[in-house]
Amino acid sequence: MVVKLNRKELIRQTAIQVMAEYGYHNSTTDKIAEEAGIAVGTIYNYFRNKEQILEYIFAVELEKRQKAFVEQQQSSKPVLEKLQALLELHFAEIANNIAVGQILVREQQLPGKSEVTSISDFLQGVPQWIEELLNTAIEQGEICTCDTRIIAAAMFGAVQGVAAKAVFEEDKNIQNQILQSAPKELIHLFTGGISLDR
Amino acid sequence: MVVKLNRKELIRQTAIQVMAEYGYHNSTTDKIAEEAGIAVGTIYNYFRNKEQILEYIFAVELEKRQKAFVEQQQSSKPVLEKLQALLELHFAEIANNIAVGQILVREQQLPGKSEVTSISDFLQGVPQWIEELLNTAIEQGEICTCDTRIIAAAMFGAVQGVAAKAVFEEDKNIQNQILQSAPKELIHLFTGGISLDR
Amino acid sequence: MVVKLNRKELIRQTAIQVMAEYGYHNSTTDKIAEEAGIAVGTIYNYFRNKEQILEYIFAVELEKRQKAFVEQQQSSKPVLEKLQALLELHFAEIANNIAVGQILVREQQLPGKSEVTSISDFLQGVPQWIEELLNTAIEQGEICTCDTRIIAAAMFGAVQGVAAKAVFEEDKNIQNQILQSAPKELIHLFTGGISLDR
Amino acid sequence: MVVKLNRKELIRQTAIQVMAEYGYHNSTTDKIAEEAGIAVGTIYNYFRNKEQILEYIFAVELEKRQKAFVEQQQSSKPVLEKLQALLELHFAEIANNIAVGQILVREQQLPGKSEVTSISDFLQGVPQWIEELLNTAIEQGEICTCDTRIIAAAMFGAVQGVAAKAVFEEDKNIQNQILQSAPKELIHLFTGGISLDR
DNA sequence: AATGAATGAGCATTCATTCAT
DNA sequence: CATGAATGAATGCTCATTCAT
Repeated sequence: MVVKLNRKELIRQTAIQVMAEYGYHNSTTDKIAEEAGIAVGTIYNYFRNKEQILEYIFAVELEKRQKAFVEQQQSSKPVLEKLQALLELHFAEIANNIAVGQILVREQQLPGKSEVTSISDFLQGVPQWIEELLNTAIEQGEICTCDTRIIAAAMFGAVQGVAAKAVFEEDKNIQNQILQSAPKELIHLFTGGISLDR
Repeated sequence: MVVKLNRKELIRQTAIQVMAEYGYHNSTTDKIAEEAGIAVGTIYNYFRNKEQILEYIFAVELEKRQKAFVEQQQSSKPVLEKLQALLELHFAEIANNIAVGQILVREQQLPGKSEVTSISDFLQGVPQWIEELLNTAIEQGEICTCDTRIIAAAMFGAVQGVAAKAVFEEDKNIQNQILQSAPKELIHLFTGGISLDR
Repeated sequence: MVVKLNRKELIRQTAIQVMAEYGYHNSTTDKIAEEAGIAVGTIYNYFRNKEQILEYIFAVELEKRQKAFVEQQQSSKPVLEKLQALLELHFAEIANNIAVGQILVREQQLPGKSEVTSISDFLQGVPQWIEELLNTAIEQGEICTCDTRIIAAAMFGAVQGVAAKAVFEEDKNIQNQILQSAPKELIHLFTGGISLDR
Repeated sequence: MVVKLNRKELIRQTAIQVMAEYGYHNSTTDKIAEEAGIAVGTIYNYFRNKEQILEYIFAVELEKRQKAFVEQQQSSKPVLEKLQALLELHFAEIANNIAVGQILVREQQLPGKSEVTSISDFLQGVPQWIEELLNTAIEQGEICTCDTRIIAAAMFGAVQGVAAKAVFEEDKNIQNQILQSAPKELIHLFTGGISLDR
């Protein structure tokens, strides 16, 4: 079954491939249009400018995670299980589209001080969800008290670090292995650290 | 006492400020020259091209860490203490120059597939040092066995995450606080995780 | 009747004027664009780079001569008549566009060791045509044997020399006179030299 | 015996090599200085600017020819013998320094409309000497009447053409052969043309 | 005279964006 | 909506020339 993509979706998916390969700054609108088999002008019927394409890419990914986050928040699981569920979703999504993972991991550079909000939403918002989760966990006596602001930043960074390790791994087998074991390894690290005496 | 900087050092320090503010891609050689109070051409007496300035910035920072890493490796401390010493150096350096921290944290994007080796040395090499430390620690029975490849990537990411949190924190007090407590918090997380029952 | 030139042709003709006036190296793409009444960027929609404009100028002129050369080769005239026909075409073309003549005569300097093939095709290829003609003529007993390699080079140089004399002559009347009599004078020189006793 | 060159001569000879290899426009003063083993600044103690180096190169070559021309003029030889003597000198000089030949042949492009007089002296003056010789020859009944202006331009061009053929010939044996036979071949061509019935 | 670091005007080229068709 | 030729501001880099030492 061939799914006919609407134009905006076609552009998003093409841009992901192109930007993953060349990076945002080395990706031209001409290249994206060419790869998508459309005219440059068409891009501008769906996006105000090049930046907004990246914005949209992040927005879509962010929304997936947000939806999952809200779902998890509504459940009554222990916090760490919620976190694990989110990590599983995250790495599954990346496994499903390595290119999008490369973008999430590399395009830290907010282009200018512009209207690209979903990138900063991602880079700053996601840690805040984690912080929120951690605070709840502390309240509920699930975890020890700690500087949740820092720990949340560390956890987010750790996730990004493992994702980066995976998406830039050239050996596809190793890549898959990392992506599969990442959630458990991370939860393990977060939970009990690496000490012998746990 | 005014320290007369040699040109290359002047350019490096100016570029750090400019690139931290605008990002590598939005920093022009003209802007760097202007800020440094020199002519554009002078930059090219010391750097082959713009990319090489960023390369040099990373190289200098990398060397500081490498020197510290080698020193620590030669000592007989427990691995986790070595790691803590390195984190302390890292965050102290960042505290000393926030701008350089912003660059280390944001410029993940290797410009092109070019000769910028010290950026990839930093992004790939540093995790390998950590991996090396972890492997030694496992051999010496200091920590539990784990997938050091993944855990090293996670740790490096965590450090970058906390650094990012700090360097983009606008409140200088909070920033300092994060930078000061970062090493201990991270070691704490790495060591015992966040579980209650540690 | 205003002939609407397509862009590539417009650029070629404008570049001929500009390069004839300033020389290739002192002609800027900005100047060419300005004179053509288009934007610089437009040039690059039709030419890969500045060099390729010159390349194209030579290619067009070369093709005219080549076409004529092939036509002449197919006829059964004596070689010297073929040569004269070619000279007549050549000088008529120059008379028709002095600027192009200036370029053909002055831009001996292949810009770099680059892809500019039609310049060397012109500077090396045309003498080879002449050599070919001479060899045929010798075979057919039309002319005496001689070192055709050298004589061809000399003849090509002589043509270039007379063309140079004409195109840089400021007096338009004299210029026209030279261009008109050039073919016959050259053929005369080539045929019988300047001796009294011919 | 090592001849210690004075600075100006050193620069001239180095510039000949560099400009022959890269062409005037692609030869940098830095490169010339480096090859000469001196500082860039030193060049400017002997030449007002880069252009003046080329000017001087032509001036030196021009003077050699001029001296020979004057000498020949003072003799009572038939004009064609004078011409042959001059051609022999010319090609001998080129054989002696191929690089200088390449420059004489390629740098037709007067850099700007500047003070470089010896290039135009060479390109316009030498044909005038020839014209002068031809006029004398006609007066003395040595040669037939002809448009000496055109024939002189043609002869000069022929000489340049053969020189070009020689100096860009890669096979050194062929090169030498051309340079040796050039004067006679040219005189032969000029005298009797290439007709059978001479 | 010799040096060579510093200069900065100058230029080729790119590429996001527009808009007439 | 789709197109893609045209645009031109922006920018990295070069290199002839200067001048303090």
